[in-house]
Formats: sequence, structure tokens, C-alpha cells
Amino acid sequence: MVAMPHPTSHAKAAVTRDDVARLAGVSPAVVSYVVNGGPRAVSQANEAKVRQAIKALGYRPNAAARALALGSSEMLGMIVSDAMNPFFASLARAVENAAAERGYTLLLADSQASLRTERRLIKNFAARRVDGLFLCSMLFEPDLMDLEQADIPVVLLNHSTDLATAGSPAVMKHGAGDHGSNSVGVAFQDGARMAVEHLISHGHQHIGLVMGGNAGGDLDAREVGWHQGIQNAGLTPGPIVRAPFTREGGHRAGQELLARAERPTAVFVSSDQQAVGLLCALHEAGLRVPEDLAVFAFDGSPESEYTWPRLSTVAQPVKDLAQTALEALLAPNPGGESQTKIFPTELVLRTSCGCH
Amino acid sequence: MVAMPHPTSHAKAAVTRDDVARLAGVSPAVVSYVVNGGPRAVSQANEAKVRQAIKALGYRPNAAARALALGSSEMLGMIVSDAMNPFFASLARAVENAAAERGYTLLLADSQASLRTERRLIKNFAARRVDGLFLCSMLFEPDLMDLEQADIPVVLLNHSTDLATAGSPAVMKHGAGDHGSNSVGVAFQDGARMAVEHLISHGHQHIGLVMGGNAGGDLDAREVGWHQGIQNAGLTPGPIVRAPFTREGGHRAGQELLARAERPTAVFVSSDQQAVGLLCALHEAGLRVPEDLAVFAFDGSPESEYTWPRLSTVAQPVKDLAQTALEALLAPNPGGESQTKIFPTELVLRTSCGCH
DNA sequence: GGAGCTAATGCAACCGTTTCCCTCTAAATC
DNA sequence: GATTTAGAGGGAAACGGTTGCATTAGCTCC
Repeated sequence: MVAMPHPTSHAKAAVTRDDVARLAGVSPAVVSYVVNGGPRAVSQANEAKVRQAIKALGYRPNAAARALALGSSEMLGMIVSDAMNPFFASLARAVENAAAERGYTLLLADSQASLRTERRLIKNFAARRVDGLFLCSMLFEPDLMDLEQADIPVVLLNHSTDLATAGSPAVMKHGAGDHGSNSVGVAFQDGARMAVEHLISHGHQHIGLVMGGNAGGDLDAREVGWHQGIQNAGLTPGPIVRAPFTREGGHRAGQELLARAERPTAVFVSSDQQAVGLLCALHEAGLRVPEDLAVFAFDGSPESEYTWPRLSTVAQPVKDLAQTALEALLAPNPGGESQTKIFPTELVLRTSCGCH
Repeated sequence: MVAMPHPTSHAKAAVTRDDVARLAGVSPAVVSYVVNGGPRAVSQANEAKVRQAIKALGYRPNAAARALALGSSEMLGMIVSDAMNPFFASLARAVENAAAERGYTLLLADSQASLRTERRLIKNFAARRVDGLFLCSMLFEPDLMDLEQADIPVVLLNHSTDLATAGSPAVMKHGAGDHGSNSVGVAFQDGARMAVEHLISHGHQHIGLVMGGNAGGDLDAREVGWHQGIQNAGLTPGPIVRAPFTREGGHRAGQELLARAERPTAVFVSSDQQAVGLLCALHEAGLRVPEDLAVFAFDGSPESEYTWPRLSTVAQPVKDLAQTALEALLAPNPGGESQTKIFPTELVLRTSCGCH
């Protein structure tokens, strides 16, 4: 009787570079040169033999070994506070595409609005030696110790430390006083102000605000912009309702707004997602949008497009954001000083504000 | 003048296990034992010294080296066809949470409904030696060659190869004739049938269908269920409109539906996302939901909750799906034969169907 | 007091690549 | 024809962990 391999032992050892070398009749180094278009040239004859062996064996280089030797994982991390939010999802997609173009794999993680989770994820990414990290934190001063120690560059995405900046892509240089990481964002304040000005151009005099709360307790630039737009027009601010950055938050904000003694004729809402919830609450109360209450949202996420009515919103240039953030991450600034890049927003006029 | 380190040379080499060992005055092996609660015991005195050294140096084990030595990356991959779809986003979150509980990091990738991208991602995951892969492919027979060669287990998620199966979590054993990977899904057909039966219980006799198209060209089980529900009641099927699984697709489907000569009094829609677009089109045409046209959707994603009117939908048990898929991936079936686990769905009754 | 045991630890091989450095061959130059 | 030179390829040292095996010290038990 012939010795048979154990039936369940289908654990074929992975094909390694040495196997390829053996089959091709060359040294392991040559295989590496071929695979990477390596630092040294290889004769055409050998290159062909190697490629053939690779295909025959189904060889696939081990990324872990490569990362170890190279000191680079060719992975980038990204942490968002809510991956289920269509805006973050679209931002993540843009970043992933940009990264893929440069040969990087994006590790997307969702902190689920929890600081503990965020910290755990940062540690995890640091251990995995990602080559860089995009952070859409809720905190303005996230805990970057682990990253710094591991010497991993970070760019803060969608952070609005912006002070009134007008015009096109602004660049601000910071000193060493800052937390020392680059950040890329949009002009929250400008965008909000423009939205309010647009509502005013529709004749609204009494404009409320539905504002999400950030964990830091800092004043959100969108709120400042809203206020500014109203004051510039010599009007008095309408009611402010604070609620989480969720559909449910927006819904509750809507109910609360309607319970107030005096109802505004228009509201600016700090995110599309909240606006969706708000619209729902408005309809439930039998109100017409925009006739009884006009709505202007913020983000320009895909979900703003097919609500009822369709949401007018302040769109963030997601692709530019992603592209710029990637560049900032891959080419860390020379002087060691951190930069903040701020993009302008664009008004997307649909029906919820009264247009059309 | 004292020699100074070059100002830009802040490239502090990463702290390694050997550094820790040196500082703690023990051998590198002991450090490993402490970090992993390793295979061997360590004296309390030394453990304390090591932990202190780790903290002092900010040591963080290199995951690549660990993966290389261990032969396991402790990463799981997941590919979805559209990460911006709130349903997939919620599924991914559930999977990520389940994986994190077991110490795995989830690599989420978005094939963006492109087969070429899907193939590229699979190759990438195979190279990274993920310990397993969740696949929400659009194809019924995705190209798993790369995975098989790399001996990476796969589970197909949200695939509905289901033949009419009733009742609670069903398990079907397949022979070797199948593609040989496990799959976990929900009873699409049952769910759709239940939705139709519910619409019929509201008195509807003329029920249409808005159906997404899958790439495979196979008949979607939801369509079968819709048909079955109608036939069981002795009714004749309403119009069928086919459109992509997107909001825009749903919107166009709505316009097309209204352009038909005879309008149904209710529709079953194959996904929440399409239903959102459909609602928008209906409102634009001045129709009332559910009075003029009742709508029943499918998925139970978070976005169904705050539409106007709120969507009645067939909810998929996302958490169970994720949990089960993870277990199937981590504990590959013994006999080598693949299993298919199917979960029942649940009707979430809101207002779009006529309830409340 | 020596054999035998256990607990704690150190040594070194291995995981699969990348790449430096050296050797070897063959062609080009004088 | 000898010497230089470039082009190709091989050997082997990292990279930073894990872990089997050997070693040591400190016991107990006869």
C-alpha cells in the first residue's frame, strides 16, 4: 500500500520566492529584481523564465515580509467618526481612490464616535506601521502620542480650525505651537455664511440654526458663519437648536424647533444627515418645505440629492480634499512646521431653499 | 563646536524588542513572552521590569514582523460593491465589530461595482495574506482563483442562492460541486413574499415591482418572492421596472413607472436606496404615499427610517449575518464541503405601506 | 549529598523579502 | 593581446518578531 497524504492536509505551503527561483533556475535575488523592476537589471531571457515560473506556480509576494524588509507597509489608515454617514463614506471613497492610484491600500476604520475606540484604532494602526493616517476626529486635539512616537505622519481631514478666510484654496502656515500635524478642510464659516445670505436673498428675515455638537466644546465655524451672515444683513438671529450629527438628531431638532413659540421661516442645518431627519419631522407636522420653512443643509453628500424636497446644500469638494490630503501625507512639509489647507465650498441650489 | 545631529534627521529608528530587552536587562525572548502572555511563564520581577521598559520606550511590536513569524496577519478582508450604500455600511460595521471582538482588524474595500476593481482588490488581499475574506460580490460566481491558491477562506455574504426556505436559520449542505466557499445570506424570496402579502392585506390588488439588476443575469430571489406572493393570492402581477441599485436608479424607475399606461396601487422595491429615489420621483409627480401608491422596500438600512414617509421595509438581521459569517470564516467547515446559512427576515412596518 | 525535578531564561533558527557587495563573463578599448 | 568596463547574477546580511530547544538555578526527596 502506498503512503497517502492525510486527506485533510490540504495545507499547501505558500509559494515563496525561492520556489520560483528554483523553478526558473536563477537566484532568489533575480526573482526580486523582476518582480519589483528591482534596483538591478535582468537579462531578457531570465526575466522571461522568471515570469513564466511565477505564473506556473501562482507566486504572490508576501506583503508582510516585504513590509518588514522595506520598513513600509504601503498602507494608509483612515479613521472616521461614522462610516455610515454618506458624507464620510464618499470622502473615504475619494481618499481610497487617490491612494490606490499611488499604490497604497487604505485601511478604513470607524471610531463610531467613541474616543476609546478612536484611541484603540490609532494604536492598532501604529502597530501595523501604516505609512500615514487620515484622521476625521471629533476632537480638535486628538491624542496623537502613539503616532508621534512611531513617527507616523498624520493629516487632519475636514477639520475647520478656519478663521474667516475668503477666496480660493488658502494656505496657512503654523508655527511649532500647534499640535504639529497638517490639516485639510473646507471653509465652514464661509460656506455657512453664503447659505444664510442665499436664504436672505429669498426674502427670509428670521433664520434658525440646527447645529451639531462637537466633543471639544469649541464653537463650530458653521455657527459663526451663520451668525455672521445674519448680522451682516442687520437681522436678528433666529432660534438655535443643538442636536447630534445624525438623522435622529435632526429629527428631534425639528420637533424641538416646531415646539418653540416663534417659528423661523428658514433654517440652516449643519449637515445633510441632520437635514434628512429634520425634513421628516417637518412633514410629520404637516409643514411644507420650503413654503412654510426653507432648509439649507451642509455637506453635499449623495443623500442630499433625493430627499423630498431635494436639499439645497453647501457642498464640500470631496475629491480635492482627498487629493490634497494624500499629497500632504505623502510629502511631509520640509520645515517641520504644519500647514493648514482650506478649500472653498460651493452652493448646490435645489428646492428646499426655495429655488426652482 | 560640538557636532550636532542634522536638523532634519528626526528619523528616530523605531523601538524594537531588543531595545526593550536591553533596558530591562533580560533576553529578547522574555520580552516576547510578556507581550504575548507567551508560551512560557515569566517571573513577576522580570515581567514588571519588561512592562516598565515597554512603557518608558513606548515600544509597540511590529505587526509585519509578527505576521511574518506567525504566518497570520490577524487581518480579515471585506469587499462590498458599494460602501456608500448605507446598508452595506451597516453590514460592514457589524462585521468590523464582530471581528474586533476576536482580535482581528477588518480591511474594508469598495469594488465600486466594478469587476476589474474587485479582481484587483482580491489580488491585493491575497498578497497581504489576510486570514479570510468576506465577499459581497455582485457576481454569483466570483473569481476566487487567487484566494484558493493562497488558501484563504472566503465567505460569501448577502448572497441569495436561496431556494424557497421557510422558518428559522436554515443550513444547507452543498457537495463539492459548488464553488466551495461558505455563504451566509437572508431569505430574499421569503422576505419579498411577506412584503407582498402585507401589501395585499392592505387591500392592494395591483402590485408592481422595482427590481435592481444583478450582473450575473440570474433571476433575483426577491423577484421570485414577489411573484409568488401575488400568485398565491390569485392576483395578476403588476408592472416590472428594472433599474440599478442606486437612489438614481430608483428615481428613474419611479418616473418610468408613472409613465406606464396603468399605474399599480403599490410597489415592492428591491432596496431601500432605490426606494428613496422612488419616493422622490413620486413626490415630484405630486403623488401621495401611501394613498396614491404604497411602497414596500427591502434591506432595513438606517436610511429607511427618516424618509418621507417613513419606509416600510424588509429588514435583514445584519448583526446575526455578521456574527455568523465571522464564525464561518474562522472555523472552516471540517468536511471541506461548503455550507450555506440563511437567515429569516423581519417586516418593519412604518407608514409607506399604509400602516399607522 | 547527589539524582531528579521544575521554573525561568537565553540562544538561535526561522518566517519571506530587499538589497548591498562581490564575482564572473564578455565585450570594448588601446 | 592585455586591460578596462559594463552588465548579470549569486551569496548573504538585514528587517523584527516567535518559539523550540538547551541551559541554568534552586528545589525536594531519598
